[in-house]
Amino acid sequence: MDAKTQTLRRLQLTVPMPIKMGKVAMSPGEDGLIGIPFPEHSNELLSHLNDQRRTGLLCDLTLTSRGARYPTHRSVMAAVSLYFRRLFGAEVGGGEGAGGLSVCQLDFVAPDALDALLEFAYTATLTIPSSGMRDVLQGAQFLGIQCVADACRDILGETAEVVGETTEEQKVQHTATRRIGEGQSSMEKASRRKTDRKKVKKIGLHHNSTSILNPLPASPISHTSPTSDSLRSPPSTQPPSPEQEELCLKSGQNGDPRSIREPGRDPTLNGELLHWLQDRPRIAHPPPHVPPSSDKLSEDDDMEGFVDDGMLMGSTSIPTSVAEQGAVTPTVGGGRKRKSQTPQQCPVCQKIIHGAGKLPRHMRTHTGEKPFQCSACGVRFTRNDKLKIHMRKHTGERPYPCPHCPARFLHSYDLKNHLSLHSGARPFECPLCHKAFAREDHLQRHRKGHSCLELRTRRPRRVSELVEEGRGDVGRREQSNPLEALSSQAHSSTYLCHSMLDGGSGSVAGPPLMFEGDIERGRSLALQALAQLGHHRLAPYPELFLRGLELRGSMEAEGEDPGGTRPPVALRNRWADEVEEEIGDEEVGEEE
DNA sequence: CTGGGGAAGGGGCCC
DNA sequence: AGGGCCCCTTCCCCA
Repeated sequence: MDAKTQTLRRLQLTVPMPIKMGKVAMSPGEDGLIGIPFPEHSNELLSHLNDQRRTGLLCDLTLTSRGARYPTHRSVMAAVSLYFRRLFGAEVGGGEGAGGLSVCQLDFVAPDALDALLEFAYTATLTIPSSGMRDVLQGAQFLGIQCVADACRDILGETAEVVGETTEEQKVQHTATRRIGEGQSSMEKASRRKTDRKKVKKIGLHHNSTSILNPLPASPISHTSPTSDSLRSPPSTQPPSPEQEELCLKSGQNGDPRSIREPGRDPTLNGELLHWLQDRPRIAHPPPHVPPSSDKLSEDDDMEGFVDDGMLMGSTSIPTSVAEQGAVTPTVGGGRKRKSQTPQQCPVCQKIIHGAGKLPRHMRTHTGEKPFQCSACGVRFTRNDKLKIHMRKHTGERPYPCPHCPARFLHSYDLKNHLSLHSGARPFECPLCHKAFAREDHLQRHRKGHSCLELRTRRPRRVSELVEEGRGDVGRREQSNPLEALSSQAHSSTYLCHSMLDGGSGSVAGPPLMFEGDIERGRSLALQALAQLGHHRLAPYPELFLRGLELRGSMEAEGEDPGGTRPPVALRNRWADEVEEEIGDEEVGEEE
């Protein structure tokens, strides 16, 4: 099993599905492996590790500084410190020589500074008196804890000259060499090995040629780097200020030698997402069936088709961003040259994210990071624009006044909703009970519920009627997407499911949907359409959803779409049209 | 159940 | 390319 697969396995939870994983045509994130993020995991993990550190449990490394002793964990130190990463990484590469190491003397780091750095390592919070800032900066530089060093520099008003890895690595390398020369501990003796030193040298060269040139975009994703997010504070601790976090954001990836780390030997605790992202270009293979017009994959329908086209989570075909597929040929091997492309595919949920720089923002929805904190009430947000809007609550700013009344609103869309009250417009009508709503989401809520089942006194109307009568946004949307029209009919899912899927003939209250003789025909078409619907589209309609799942599986088992190469949108639209026609024909007959 | 407010997340535009 | 800003949709919560 390669590192990529291992990473995937760590990232994803294999959920038993009615349709087995063997169905290679299953789309990632839908029928195969499902990535279920546990945003609190990192916090809990870190909290437990900190508890272990405090109680000395499982501590396999003791750091000493001028007489003070700090029990700690090698894995944590390797995760947070470039110095230890190099030290241990070299040993790992050369065997299990580090097993017996237990004490590392760090007299060149002031005890208070070392204590603060350890606290940072285990809580993601750096607590230091301003007087000790320089010691911490020095210690962070020595130990290769880049984001701390940057933060200290920023506070001290120093510019981080070429904070690149060159500077830090040279320092770290120099430090390690110096320590080795001093022969102060068995650990350093272990790292004195020729191969280790070679490795350190190689690391530096490699970095100079790659990572510096292609840093990851500064984003909260970088929080998952060993020196920042993976070590975020547990909920009980004081979170770092937004300023600190922003500093870490901009520097979190610095000093990280991931580019040369051996697969499967990643010493970080839980920076899997980032590593996975970074590793992708190295291990990415072209997906089996990448539609040439992949730049149009923004639409959900297209996305469905895309994922249907052989993108299999957990297989060797790692989901690659669409742009990468089309425009970027990742340099295999040492090249981690990967700049953010647009659109990009989320490695967790496989969603295509449009817009430059939007993927990090999206990733925060998985990591649960909320780097932007309100200075007034402490509430944290994933996005600064949300924080900005939130601040209006404190400032009292309500920039969207209603022209018809004194009401003012925080959001433009609130005003929009409000205006519909004045106009009395209720453009969103339930196709079943004809109840009209001013807001689309209210109509959706109404449709998802069963609030109007009892009011069902007449047949569901044909799509064309819905389109004409709705004539609001809904109408346009449904017209633009026949599937939506079909889906809207799913509000009367009892009708569809009972009448079509089960071949029922109006057993439900109300007039029959079809004539008996045509039930099978309509049923067949409806089944086909359902089977092609994206599962999320059917999610609001559990009955349809389950049926669609079942049908999809059976159809694929029957080889109707063995390669997943069908044109999903066109075909589905056609089927939806056919279903609509069928229903329309039935109604004509009924009316006659 | 409905109306309304607000939060969350995505996309477009622009710098 | 990254990020800020804005708009939009969807969802949740509460009265």
